[in-house]
Amino acid sequence: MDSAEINKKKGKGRRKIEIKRIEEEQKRQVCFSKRRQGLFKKASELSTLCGVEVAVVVFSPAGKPYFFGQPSVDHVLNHFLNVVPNPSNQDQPTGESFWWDIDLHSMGVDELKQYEEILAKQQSVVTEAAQQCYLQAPEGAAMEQIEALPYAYPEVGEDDYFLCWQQDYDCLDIVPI
Amino acid sequence: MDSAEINKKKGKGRRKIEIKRIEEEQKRQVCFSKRRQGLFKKASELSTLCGVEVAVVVFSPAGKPYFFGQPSVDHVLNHFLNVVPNPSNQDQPTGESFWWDIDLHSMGVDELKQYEEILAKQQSVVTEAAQQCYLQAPEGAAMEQIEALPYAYPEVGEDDYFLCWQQDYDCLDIVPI
DNA sequence: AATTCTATTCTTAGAAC
DNA sequence: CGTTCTAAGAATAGAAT
Repeated sequence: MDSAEINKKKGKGRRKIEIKRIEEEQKRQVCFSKRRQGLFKKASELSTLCGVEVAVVVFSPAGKPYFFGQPSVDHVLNHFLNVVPNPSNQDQPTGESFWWDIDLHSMGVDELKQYEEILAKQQSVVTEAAQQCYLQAPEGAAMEQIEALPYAYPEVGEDDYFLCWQQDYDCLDIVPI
Repeated sequence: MDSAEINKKKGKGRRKIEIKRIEEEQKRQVCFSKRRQGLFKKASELSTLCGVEVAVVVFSPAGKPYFFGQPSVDHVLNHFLNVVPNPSNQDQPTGESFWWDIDLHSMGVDELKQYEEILAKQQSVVTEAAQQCYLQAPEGAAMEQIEALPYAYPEVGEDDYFLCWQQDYDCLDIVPI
């Protein structure tokens, strides 16, 4: 009996699995570990091959965040500037005054830690806004497909779009213009 | 000659490729389209199989955003609250006053569109912070591996961590506590 | 820009450490 | 938690639509 046969008897080799929640904790953990790596690798390859920016955030079952991102790192602080709308300018009719004028150098550990929480929450915002898009973007075209495919319509594929508060649904949405 | 042989002559079938930027535009576009779908599918499967939150953001070469996210959508607006530090409370010594008290209902299209840009920029923030972590987390352990593997150490794998301004490097970093 | 077809390459389930 | 081994299963390059 050669090694291939032995391995076969031992049960090695990939088995087809259904894409649904893995209930056994140990098994789920191993799967998470492997597939998270696979996802990051795919993201990295996409970024390198096509020269595009990619960000992936995964929260483990324990809430532990795993990140992957690829634009080259230049000056992160610049990205903190002119990002958040300034409420003290609300009197002014223009909606163009955005800012994020925070001095990271002067912040203590506690404040910096809160910034870390901000990032995590911002991720949730984007994640859920995207999910909202995923649910509402199809324009009623193929709701059956949405139910059939867990990842159907995950994209914002319109030429232009904007964030919009959908009063009918009491939720935020990304809709094409 | 059977169809398999014909296909072989035609050049069908996957070829091994080097993971580096694809220069031919047409080819790169096709690769982007296919691999983006693959990435979203992998993200979806990871989320379903392991019951975890996953967010993926890809900016196409033209700057068009493609999103995928999977926590179930509840109330996105809640995630906008208590997220950003309030500068008008800077006098107060506590660093705990965070807010994001913006009334989306009262905003016009232009302002909402700016919000859309905020989300995109926030993505860059997380992306680059994560990248910073990727570059600095290894604690000098295996810099060779980082150079060898394009996706080495993409994770924030410590038990706890915080955002920190690294004066020596003049950049933001995520470091374990 | 997205899809189809298919041979080939790549990923990963299961078992064990 | 992470990794290793290996074969079965899945993803995809290239060409064409």
